[in-house]
Amino acid sequence: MGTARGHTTRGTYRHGDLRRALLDAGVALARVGGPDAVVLREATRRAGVVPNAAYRHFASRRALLRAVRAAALSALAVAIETELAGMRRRRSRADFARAGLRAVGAAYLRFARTETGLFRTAFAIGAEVPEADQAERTGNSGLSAFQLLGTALDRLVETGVLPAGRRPGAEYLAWSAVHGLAMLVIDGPLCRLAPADADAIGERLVAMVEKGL
Amino acid sequence: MGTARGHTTRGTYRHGDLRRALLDAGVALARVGGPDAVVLREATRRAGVVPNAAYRHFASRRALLRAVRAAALSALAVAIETELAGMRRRRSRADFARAGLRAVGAAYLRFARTETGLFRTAFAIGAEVPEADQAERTGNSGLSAFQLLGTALDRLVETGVLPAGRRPGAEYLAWSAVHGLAMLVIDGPLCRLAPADADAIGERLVAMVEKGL
DNA sequence: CCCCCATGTGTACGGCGTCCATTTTCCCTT
DNA sequence: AAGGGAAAATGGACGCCGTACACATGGGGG
Repeated sequence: MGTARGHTTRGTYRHGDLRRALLDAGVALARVGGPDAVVLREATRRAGVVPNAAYRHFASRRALLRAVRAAALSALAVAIETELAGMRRRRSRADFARAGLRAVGAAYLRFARTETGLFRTAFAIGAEVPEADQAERTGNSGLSAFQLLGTALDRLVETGVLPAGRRPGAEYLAWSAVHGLAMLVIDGPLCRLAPADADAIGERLVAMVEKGL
Repeated sequence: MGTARGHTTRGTYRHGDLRRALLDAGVALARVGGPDAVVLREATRRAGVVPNAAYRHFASRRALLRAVRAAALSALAVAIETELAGMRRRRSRADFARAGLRAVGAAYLRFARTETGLFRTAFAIGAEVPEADQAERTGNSGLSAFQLLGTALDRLVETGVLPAGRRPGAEYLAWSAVHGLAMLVIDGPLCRLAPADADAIGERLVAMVEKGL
């Protein structure tokens, strides 16, 4: 009946890794219902523990939410990395770089559509957002989604597709564009758009970024 | 001692226009704390009424939130209209049209930064968003913010700044770009950006939209 | 004039986040 | 090996929230 790490009996007290269990439960909740669904009591219930036990590992509900948010951000980065890794070879390095940018955009959009709860949790946290006290361990993936986009743009510069020099700032433009589209597709004026149409807009958006730098 | 409409004594029963009072209270709450701060009980408290009274006018807390959201959306539209109305004359009609697009973008960004609570409430409602059952009366402003952007783009086409024909879709691109930037400035990776820097990015973004259509 | 029904009140329930005191169990020290 | 201290979890309580149901009220149409 070993549920978690080690030789303990798991009955009461000494859970094994409650922090992880709570985080996992929180992520599961966020997947289904977005940030508002990350309810401390429910997370503890799923971890098979009394509500207050959570306070040994998270200072508050918001602290748990922050951890879940970090996990969601990491999941997005993984999705992008996976898409990037699955890319087919191209004729030229320039084409490959172009495809890289498209891959990032496509993965971003797909994540927003298929993992809406996590996407909503990753962004749009709460009102008073200055919670990023000290770099909140990402832990899982090495690169953040934002960094991934940056390197995709770097490759476009390296291969001469994009003129150099304007990089600091270009990633903000690209990110804004794709993020905005994702938000609008999820619950904005475009929320009734068919996935195919959204992709079409995404395609034009990428083209716009390539041209307009 | 007449608090509201008419000759009633206002003591108990017959409030005057409770629905409006609740909505105003809700908007006030949203301004300060975003969507999560729109708390039914607090709204009724501010309206000087018992919690359940709200249920005569809103089916649930979420219904109240939807109404507040509509008001926030309308406030955004008003902000854009005001900016548009305050524009100085230009040499050519084409310049005027260009300035119009910039005005829309600038007003959007400024609204997001100065009325963050309302902005957050306007978008990013909740998880299961299909609440737009039947066109939810906007009531206040005639045009929506989205329509305003559309007409700004139309003027660019009319004056020949933008090639015609690609209009259906172009507003999505423009909207995505500015909306994404707003989100990122508010609580994304760019949330530590100085307002001036954000404006600079906005400027480049508009230029990008003009070029890339 | 009187009755009706829209509007607001009262009471109540369960769920939530969080505080405080208490118990249990691991493991480190003597 | 015995024991003690701290970490981890429990137990109970409080106030706030959304919401359901029954009840009171009083203004306006018959």
